[in-house]
Amino acid sequence: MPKLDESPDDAIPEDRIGPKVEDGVLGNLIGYGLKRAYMRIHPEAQRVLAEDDLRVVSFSCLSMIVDNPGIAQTELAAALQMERSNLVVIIDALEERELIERRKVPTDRRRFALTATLRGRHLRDRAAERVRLAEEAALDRLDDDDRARLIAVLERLLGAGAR
Amino acid sequence: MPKLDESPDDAIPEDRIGPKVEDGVLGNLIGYGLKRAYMRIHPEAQRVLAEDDLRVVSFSCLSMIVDNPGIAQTELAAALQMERSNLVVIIDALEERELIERRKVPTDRRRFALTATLRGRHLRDRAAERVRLAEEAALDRLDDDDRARLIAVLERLLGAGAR
DNA sequence: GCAAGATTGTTATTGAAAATAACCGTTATG
DNA sequence: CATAACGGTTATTTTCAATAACAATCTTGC
Repeated sequence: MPKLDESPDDAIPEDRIGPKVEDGVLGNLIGYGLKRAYMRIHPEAQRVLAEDDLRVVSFSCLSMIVDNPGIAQTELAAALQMERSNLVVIIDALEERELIERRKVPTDRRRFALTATLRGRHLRDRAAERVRLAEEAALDRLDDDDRARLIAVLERLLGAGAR
Repeated sequence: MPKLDESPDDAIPEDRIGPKVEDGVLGNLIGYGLKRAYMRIHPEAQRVLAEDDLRVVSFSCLSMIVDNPGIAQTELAAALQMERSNLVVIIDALEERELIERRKVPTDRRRFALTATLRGRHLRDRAAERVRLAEEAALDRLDDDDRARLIAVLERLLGAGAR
């Protein structure tokens, strides 16, 4: 039988003072944690890349092209999981700044072979190092072991087959 | 002295056939891995939540309200790192569906105390379980150890002080 | 006690990014 | 050889985050 003086389930606790907000169920969801972790890093990466007039997405494109010389736009879009139509303006900007080139490929006159220029490769290297440092700072709560663990787990999750 | 028959640094390798795209430098950046991992989970979570006419953000709001009865909109916005102006329409929709309530708080007539209804709490519980299952499926490449490690690292990174 | 400033929820507006559709030239396929 | 599929492009739409301004209320410093 129900207790007397029972409080309804949706009662507001007395101690509801101050901003001690609990994650609760949400905190046990990995997707939530991943997003929060990413949100910690993203603004910092954005900040350091802006010094080179790069956004995260254009840096990603540049970096992919450096590491995959000759890649086609469709391949690049698939690798970065974006629409190839939205890729065009980004490639345009990178080419404008002479960080990459669109080369005609003789065997298939539809596609372009994307390659990075020397400037592009150097900029990528410098920017990547800065991003790495920014990440390190943003993740200063993790010791080296944790960071290594995180990288390893992410690699196992994502590596070997893009899906 | 330079070799004869030297190929320029930006040459396109012969084996550039098939979609074997390499992450390269990008793959060593944690932010990139976090985003990719999140991108693996997000669409699945979106899919299962859509069955209850919820989006990820509205589910997050509902869940937060369930776990923090009496929370104010500004607090909620801060906790979820979004603008309180953008929160309004989401709260409106949840209230419309009678999943939550805006209660007037007598001590401060500016703010509302957000509470979940019984329906809201039940829906949250069901939806959360479905999201959990969807995450498990999306992360099937990780064994239990890896999953535990990932959760633990994320918890250390994010827990104890929102910053 | 009161004026000035800060806070809460709200609306409207803006801006940027992602998704969709259609098109042209080219290549692959039956 | 006709038709379909593909790669790049453009234009358009949809979606989402960010900004500004406002009324009502509360807090503060004097």
